[in-house]
Amino acid sequence: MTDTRFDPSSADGRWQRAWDEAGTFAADSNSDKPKSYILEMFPYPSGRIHMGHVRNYTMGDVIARYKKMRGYEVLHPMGWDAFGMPAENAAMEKKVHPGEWTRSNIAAMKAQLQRIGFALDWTREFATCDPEYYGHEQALFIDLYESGLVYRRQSEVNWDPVDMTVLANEQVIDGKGWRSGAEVEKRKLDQWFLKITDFAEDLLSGLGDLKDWPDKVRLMQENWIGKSSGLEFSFELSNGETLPVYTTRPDTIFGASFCAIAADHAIAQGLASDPKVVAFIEECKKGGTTAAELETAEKLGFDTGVTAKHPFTGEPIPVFIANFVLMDYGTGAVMGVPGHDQRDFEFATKYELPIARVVAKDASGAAAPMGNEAEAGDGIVVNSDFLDGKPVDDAKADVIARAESGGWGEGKTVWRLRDWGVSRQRYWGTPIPFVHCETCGVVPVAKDQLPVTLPDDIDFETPGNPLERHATWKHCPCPKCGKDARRETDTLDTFVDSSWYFLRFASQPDNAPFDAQEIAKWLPVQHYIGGIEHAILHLLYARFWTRALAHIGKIDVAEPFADLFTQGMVTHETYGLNGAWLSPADVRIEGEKAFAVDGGAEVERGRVVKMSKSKKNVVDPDNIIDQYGADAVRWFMLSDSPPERDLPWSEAGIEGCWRFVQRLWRLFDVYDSGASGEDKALARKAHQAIVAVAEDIEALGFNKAVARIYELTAAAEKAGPSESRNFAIRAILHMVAPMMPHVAEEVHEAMGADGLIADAAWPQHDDAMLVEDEVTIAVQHKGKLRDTLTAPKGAAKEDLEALALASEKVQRSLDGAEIRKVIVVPDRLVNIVT
RNA sequence: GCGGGUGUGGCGGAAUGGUAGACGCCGGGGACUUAAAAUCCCCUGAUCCUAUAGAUCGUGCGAGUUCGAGUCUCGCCACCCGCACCA
Repeated sequence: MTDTRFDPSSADGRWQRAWDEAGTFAADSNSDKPKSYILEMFPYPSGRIHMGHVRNYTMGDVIARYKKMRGYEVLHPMGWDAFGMPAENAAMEKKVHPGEWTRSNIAAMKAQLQRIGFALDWTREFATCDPEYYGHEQALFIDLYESGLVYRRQSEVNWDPVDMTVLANEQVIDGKGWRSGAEVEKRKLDQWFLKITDFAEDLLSGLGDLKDWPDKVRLMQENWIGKSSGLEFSFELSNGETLPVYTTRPDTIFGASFCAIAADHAIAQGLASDPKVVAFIEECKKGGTTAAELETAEKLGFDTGVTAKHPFTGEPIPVFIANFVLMDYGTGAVMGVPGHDQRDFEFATKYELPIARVVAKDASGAAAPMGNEAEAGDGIVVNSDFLDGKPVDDAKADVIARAESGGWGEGKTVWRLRDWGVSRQRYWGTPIPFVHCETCGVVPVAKDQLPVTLPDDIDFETPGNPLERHATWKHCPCPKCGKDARRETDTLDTFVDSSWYFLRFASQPDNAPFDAQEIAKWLPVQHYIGGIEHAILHLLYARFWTRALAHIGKIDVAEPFADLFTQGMVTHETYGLNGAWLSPADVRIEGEKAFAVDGGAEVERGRVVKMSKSKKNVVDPDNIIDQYGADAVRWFMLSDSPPERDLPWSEAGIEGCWRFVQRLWRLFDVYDSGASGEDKALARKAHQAIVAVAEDIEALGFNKAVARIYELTAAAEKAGPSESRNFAIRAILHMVAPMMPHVAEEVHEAMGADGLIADAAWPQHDDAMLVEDEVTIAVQHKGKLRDTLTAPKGAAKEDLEALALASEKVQRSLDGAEIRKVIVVPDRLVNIVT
């Protein structure tokens, strides 16, 4: 018996050390057990763990610990996505080396994660900025180069002329560099690309097999890959040139009343001797790219005076330069069919071009007037010569067939997906392992010379890429001819680092990136958990790398992540005072109102939004753990909100979790190892909970599992001593062990049980105990509940009906009315229809 | 504009077409205590009411299917997210 309280400040650390010393969570790839690889998206070492991390890793941790209890050999690793721009920004602002900054952040965040008691195999930890890791990445990059999946070409970048650096699109704000504020220029640079488009079809069709991915993510990837099929064909122009266009609606070709080309199309550029053309092209470039601007942007065109000859009718149609045509999709030119494309409709309306109907609901609709918008839907082709009367799909096939046999066009599939540009003109990334030689050209670094490491003595005082500026680093002999040559100074996009890290976790030999046979033991990842913000890029790139590596025979894995789960954000109320934000720590809540701790002024309670530094609505996990310990925070992360939805943090909520931690501790008080006798109702509840909680955890329905554990706990507390109650208490303890492992170990030990509960098996249930022998029957009349009655399970329909009609309440409701029908659902209800 | 999602008490949320609101939080009342903390017990959707009983309403709105709809169908509304002049 005890009257003490559970003290996480001593217990948490004690159990964490116990797991560590026993190597409880080290994954053994040689184990005979079935394998389960549980992975959460590894963090960027920004400096502090935030609540979003805690939620993410708690979910993964519960699954990992649960799987272990279920007899799996579990791989649950952790590492650091350690390259990236924030480290360079810190170097510039705080004058620290990016490596030092990153290393100290990793140390701090690792300590934070360890305080939460995650069941991680730290022996496999690495950071992507470890030369060992990025050296293997360089080797893989060279392998991909040698199999033709890497190439170089000129590509446009956003160039900040003041910082002398390349900017990502999101660093360009209103056409200006985010840091310097300078007008951003477009520059053409030789850049490295990965041929992801080679796998477009496969990446798309592979989505169909990812049954355990959210539909939303699959759809987003599908749209991103953007497959469309149609006809590419050429118009003959009046100036003797030809104009290739691409259309997904060849069936509407008889409705074409103009052609439109992009401002940077070669034909438009060719007309640049005309100052009016130059002025118009300039005008097109000015248009903003924000959603709102595009929405309202007017369709603008410039009639070039050139005409195109319609391939079937031979009629001349005008060629415009237009601001709504994109150079980098299709051929940068389109045929305009105003009747059946909304953009073309707006354009034709503005420039008074003919709007013909070539598709109608049925063949009799040929003469129906057009409305005030384009009709983009299906139908029957009309006013189109030999296509008349054909359904749209047949007409498409017909036109493509004629174009192909006539030699003026061909059916073509066009993808939105572009090849992946991986060059970054930055320091803090994986050096691209190539050398530029005047004689030999671009030459890969010899594998035995890897890794190509980053120099440490760098200077962030002057703008530009530090690798480019470094006194000696880029000078090296050519690996092929030995003459003086120049090292590549671009580094790889950090998305490359995160495209194969899950392979390195599963297998990390010294002399190779990974071992295919080890990989085969663990992959695919059984549960991959992370934020929805990675729905497209990271997940697509990781799928691509997996395919590319399989393609060159390095691994035999089709898809890296069998089951993907995207968790919601952790949110918090916001507090505003005089136009500034206040942090929750500086606010006192009294009933409906909130006041500033400092000065006492009333504070406006704002919306509940994602925790962010800018809104100051952040709660630091470390402070919470200091106050309540790891288990309360973990329990909070799992309670209440379904994991895919946002979780609103609240002081009251964590208090409630803390109370429950103590309730669990006190269960030990009522555990009486000498008690005997059966409490069938409680035993039944316990057996039912064992099954239900397991199902909930497997479906990631943690909030439901939590509710069931609360219910059983309340029942066990109320019950008198019995062996059944002891069973229930042991069951509770084992069921919460994956969620609140510290208090579970503590109680487990206090009850005198052997070993660690972390090593224990999931409690056994008895099927016979799942079945109730009495059920509650609802009795309805006129669609409303009139009475409930208790009946033995499996009672005959007639008996239930008789029982229902015997009810006084039912009789009162019936009030002598004639019974037309009685519906009896066994073990559930009786519905009387009058 | 296109695509997707969500809508249930004061709040977070439960609910194989079958007792709506499990469980948690907040709130109210009480016990224990010199007092507090901690803990325990009871109440807690709304309205009506002759008030330990009973009735009516109630899952964004409007229809429909059904003996029975939060759940299925159709039509709206609101909010959130993603993509975006992709031909």
